[in-house]
Amino acid sequence: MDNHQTKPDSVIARPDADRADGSQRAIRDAIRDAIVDRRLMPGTKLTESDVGALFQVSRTLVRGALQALAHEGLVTVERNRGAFVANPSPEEARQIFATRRIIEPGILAEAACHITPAHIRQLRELLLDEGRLMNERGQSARRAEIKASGDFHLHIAAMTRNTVMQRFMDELIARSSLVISLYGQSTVSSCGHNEHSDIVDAIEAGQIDRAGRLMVHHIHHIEADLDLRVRRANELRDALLP
Amino acid sequence: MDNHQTKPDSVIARPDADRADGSQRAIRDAIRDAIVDRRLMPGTKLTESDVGALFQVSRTLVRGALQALAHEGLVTVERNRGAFVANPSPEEARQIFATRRIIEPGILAEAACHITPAHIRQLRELLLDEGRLMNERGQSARRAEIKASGDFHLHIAAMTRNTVMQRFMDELIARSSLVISLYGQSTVSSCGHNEHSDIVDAIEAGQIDRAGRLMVHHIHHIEADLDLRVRRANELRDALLP
DNA sequence: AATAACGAGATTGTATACGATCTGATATTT
DNA sequence: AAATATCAGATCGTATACAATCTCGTTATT
Repeated sequence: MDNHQTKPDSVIARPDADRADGSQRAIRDAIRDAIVDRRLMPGTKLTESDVGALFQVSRTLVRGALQALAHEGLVTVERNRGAFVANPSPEEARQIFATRRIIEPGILAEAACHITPAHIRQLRELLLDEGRLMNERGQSARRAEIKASGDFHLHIAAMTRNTVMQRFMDELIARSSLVISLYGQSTVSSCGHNEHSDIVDAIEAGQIDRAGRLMVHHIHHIEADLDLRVRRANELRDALLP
Repeated sequence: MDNHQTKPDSVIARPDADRADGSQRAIRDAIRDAIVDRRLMPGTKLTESDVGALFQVSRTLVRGALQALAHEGLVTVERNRGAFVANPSPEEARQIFATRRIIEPGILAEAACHITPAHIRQLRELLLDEGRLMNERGQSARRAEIKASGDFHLHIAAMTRNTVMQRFMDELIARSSLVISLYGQSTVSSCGHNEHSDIVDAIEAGQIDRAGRLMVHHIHHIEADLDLRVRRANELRDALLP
């Protein structure tokens, strides 16, 4: 059995994550993880009563969680119709990767200022995990691979020690995962790993500009591996109704 | 009388802004505007009942609006204590501007691809308004000036036609306005206008790299004009209590 | 007099209630 | 038979209710 369940917490513990409460946050994180992990297909209706029954809470908390996820772009809410797992359009997918190409090289440069050998070691360990997952087969390994791939980018963002930037990246990586699981062609997916490795090499060698260029190319390759020409079937409703 | 009230809508009408409803959105926008306009001082308690009474709605909608604002970083919510107008620390202020220095040159480059003479004209008009406000005196003119200065950056972001990026910039500009009103020294503030003009000149001349460098310097200057050494008095509570 | 304990009022957290809107199926009409 | 009208069930939007927690002034204690 291939049970690679990644922990529901973020790569770097968020400053407000240690706070008490947790009921609404728990629901939000659970749904987010389910979306990013493809356990909830895009377009799936998220009925408040159902989710509430599942978590044994009232609709009040569920609504809060869904609104928060809508703010992150992982959920779409339509007035008087309810909340659905987001179904990003090809155009939206392009914008997400365009945004990443704009900010990730800058993040790299900023991270380079604060980087230590321990950080490099940390990244290398991540790459090892990624490599292991790549050689495995199965749905679960695929999910874990997508998540691990995103974690690489999040770890670099965390090195900037800039929590504002980190929040943006959290959102971008989560939405990227959603897009990849929507438009990704199951055939190719392993090209990313070597590129990650090359980026770490460049960072370690102090060649920040080169690392930035590699990063831009890498993000380009991720996008190129998608099939953004066709829309998925469950967008039919959106496509036909104005 | 110097009544420069800018419209509560954003620079570019958001795609979801035309949707119906509006009650919760209206509250959120009203509070956001009040915060950015300095009509609500940082640290001010936002009691749900009071806000609800003000808008003649129940606490339910107010809570939703406050949670959304918390997500944007303009409001801080403490469990069992309530919501307060955010009181960004100097460190947070630095992170906000660091983030802007990372992404705004990229935005400029991206915007340059889609730019038209009409856009340039639009920016020049904005600069004229800015100049008018700069020469006026009074609290209201100051507010309008801060807002107009932010609008310049938002307009450039809007030219990218990238709504993901636009949302990030919306948040960054709003938080910047809050920071400026908190830590800004009332003496200097007029230097920004000429820099805006220089940036437009560089864009028009097709010198995108130069425009990007000017933008980075400009953001640096904005940050340099702040006094981030001391914390404001109304942070006393936060400073003393753990 | 300083400090600790207490309690009333205020405020938040969550659940529930109820009217409004949507959805899908059945009945009705042409 | 096709298209429209109608209606019940489900779901959402908002208000209200009640318990848990906090705030802060008052009182009791050392």
